[in-house]
Amino acid sequence: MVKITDVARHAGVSPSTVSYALSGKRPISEETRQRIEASIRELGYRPHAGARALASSRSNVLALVVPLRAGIHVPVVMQFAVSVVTAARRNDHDVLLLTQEEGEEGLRRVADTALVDALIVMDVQLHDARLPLLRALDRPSVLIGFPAAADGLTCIDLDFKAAGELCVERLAGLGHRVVALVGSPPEVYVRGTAFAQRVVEGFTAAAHRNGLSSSVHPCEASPAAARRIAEQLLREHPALTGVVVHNEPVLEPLIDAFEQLGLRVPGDLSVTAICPDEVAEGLRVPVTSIALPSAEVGARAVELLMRKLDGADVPGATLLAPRLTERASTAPRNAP
Amino acid sequence: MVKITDVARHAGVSPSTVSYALSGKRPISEETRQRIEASIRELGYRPHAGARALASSRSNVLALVVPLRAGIHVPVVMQFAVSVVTAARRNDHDVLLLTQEEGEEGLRRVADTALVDALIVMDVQLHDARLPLLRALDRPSVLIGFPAAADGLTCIDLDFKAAGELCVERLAGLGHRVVALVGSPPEVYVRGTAFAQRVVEGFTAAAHRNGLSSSVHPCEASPAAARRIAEQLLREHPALTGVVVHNEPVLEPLIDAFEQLGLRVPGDLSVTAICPDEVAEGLRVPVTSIALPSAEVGARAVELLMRKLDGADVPGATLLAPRLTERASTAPRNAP
DNA sequence: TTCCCCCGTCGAAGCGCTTCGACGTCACGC
DNA sequence: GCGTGACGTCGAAGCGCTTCGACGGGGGAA
Repeated sequence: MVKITDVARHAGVSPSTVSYALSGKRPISEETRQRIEASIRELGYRPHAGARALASSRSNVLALVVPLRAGIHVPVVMQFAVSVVTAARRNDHDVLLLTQEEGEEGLRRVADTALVDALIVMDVQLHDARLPLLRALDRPSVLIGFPAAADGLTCIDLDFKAAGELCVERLAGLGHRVVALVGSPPEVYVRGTAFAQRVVEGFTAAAHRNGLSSSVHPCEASPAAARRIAEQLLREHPALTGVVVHNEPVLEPLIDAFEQLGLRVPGDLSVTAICPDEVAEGLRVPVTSIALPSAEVGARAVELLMRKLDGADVPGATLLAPRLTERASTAPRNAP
Repeated sequence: MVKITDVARHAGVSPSTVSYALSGKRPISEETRQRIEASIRELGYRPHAGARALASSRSNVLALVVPLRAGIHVPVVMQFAVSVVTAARRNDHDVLLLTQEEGEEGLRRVADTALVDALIVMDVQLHDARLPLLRALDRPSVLIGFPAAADGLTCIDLDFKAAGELCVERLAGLGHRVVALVGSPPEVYVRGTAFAQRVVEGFTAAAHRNGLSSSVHPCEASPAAARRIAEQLLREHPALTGVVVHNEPVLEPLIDAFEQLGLRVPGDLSVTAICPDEVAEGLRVPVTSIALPSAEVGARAVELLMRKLDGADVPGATLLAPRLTERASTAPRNAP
């Protein structure tokens, strides 16, 4: 193994000079730097990660905690992980993969052993058991998602309120006057993550702002429940022409139910959804939708962490603007 | 930060004794060990990963290189990654996530900086550019998949030949006498990974062994191609009642085509496939299939690596036995 | 011209751990 | 009864890097 002293000898300088040339933490003359760089290339020198970590108390590794829960859309997680790795590499860091399964103990382990400099935690719950630990840890972290109490934490997520608004704005723009939100299962509003409520807020606010008649309907994640909601909507809101769906598993059965009840999508009914692109695209009628921008979330999360590692202050909350992808499920309202 | 000297002082022993108590590399009296363990708990001691890596030249981290190519089934990759992490943790190791994108440079970097002790490389191609590097690296690796020349490497994968056989055996057991293999696109047999050929070998061997009439049909990954193949099969092999499909994207259109041509699955035609469970389950007619056992591959890959790290010899090739999951697409042949 | 300071470099002191050789003690065999 | 190991523990020497203080030399300000 070639080490820094070998490079130093070869370049005719001291080891510390090589170190400074590499890190840029002290000025080194152009000429000397050139010579050192040449030696490094010639000898094929690579600094030993462990030694570097020990001396500098920086491992240049980030931990990424990925969820395993059922109901998590796997391709989204993967896409996110890849974007984190890519962004980390751009910042000269590597990524250590942890599973939710390891729990708090895993977080504490990698932090306390100084294996990682910072942590990214996905799939944060409203009352996540890891929050106190994350606050107490001596290394920075970024959470994907917003817990109930986010004080002292740095969180990032899609701006679900804006997403709810955007869905409505789109429908309003197409001339729809009566809209409904088919939301997550009731229990999600009670104990899930906060995003469900935020969608409702945005939906309702935008509907009012646009003078639309609107209603909100939590919905179990079953085809039968979808069917029931569809019937109820037609019964109670016969003038309904726009639906926003924030409930992935229900999306397909719901559209099926509407069509069986004689409503064509998008002919009679326009549908927008908040769901992963894969889901929206995989349906018989591809659905106009807003996806969690996983690549952007990953990149931004890493950037936040880098700033924190640099000792900079970062905003506690980062909300990413929703982007709506137009597909086949939306159309202008039929002239009455 | 509490360090080993703190523990030593607290327990009234020397640092080296603490180290030996932890590693078990030298005998320590029961009583002393108890005392040390109590001190560790009381002080909340965690060995510093960097220091440990430097002193022992073992980082206890494995690299996992995941593919990004289009056409890779993401949930399978994820499942695999999770099983690697789980198995690694069981062996007191962590997992560093690398993307294919980083290429050879990435492998070299994590190996040469001693960031990782060993590597797992997914999605190995027949003539993978990384093979020479992997051979030259001073740390052990395990490849998922078999390249053309696997000498000097350790590889693991589903036994695709046995999988081809198993599909045929199953059909033969149900009384089918005329079978066909709808395989991968032609180019895969030329430059892809070796598994496509092995399926053909197994398919053919088992068909002969069972005295079946059989034929093999490479197939482009398009619905049109599927349709063409279906028509061709009916024309050329009117007595056909069993089909093995080794071509994920074609599976659904092929079954559709058969049904449009008047053949019910499984009434008139039994279908078995080699594809991920998610794909097999997601079809209108859930398909009896053999999946790549990703969880098992992950666990076994880690075990192989552990043995290599221990200096033990391991087999160059590990073939995992296929397991066929019975679903709705297979039935006994109709009495003629 | 003199003083000061900054630039570029060096030497040495760790960072926290593992590991090797050494040493005292005790039990056992002859 | 003494030699001989094995056992249990210690001390010290690194592992390869970063970083701090120091120092010589040169340029600008006074």
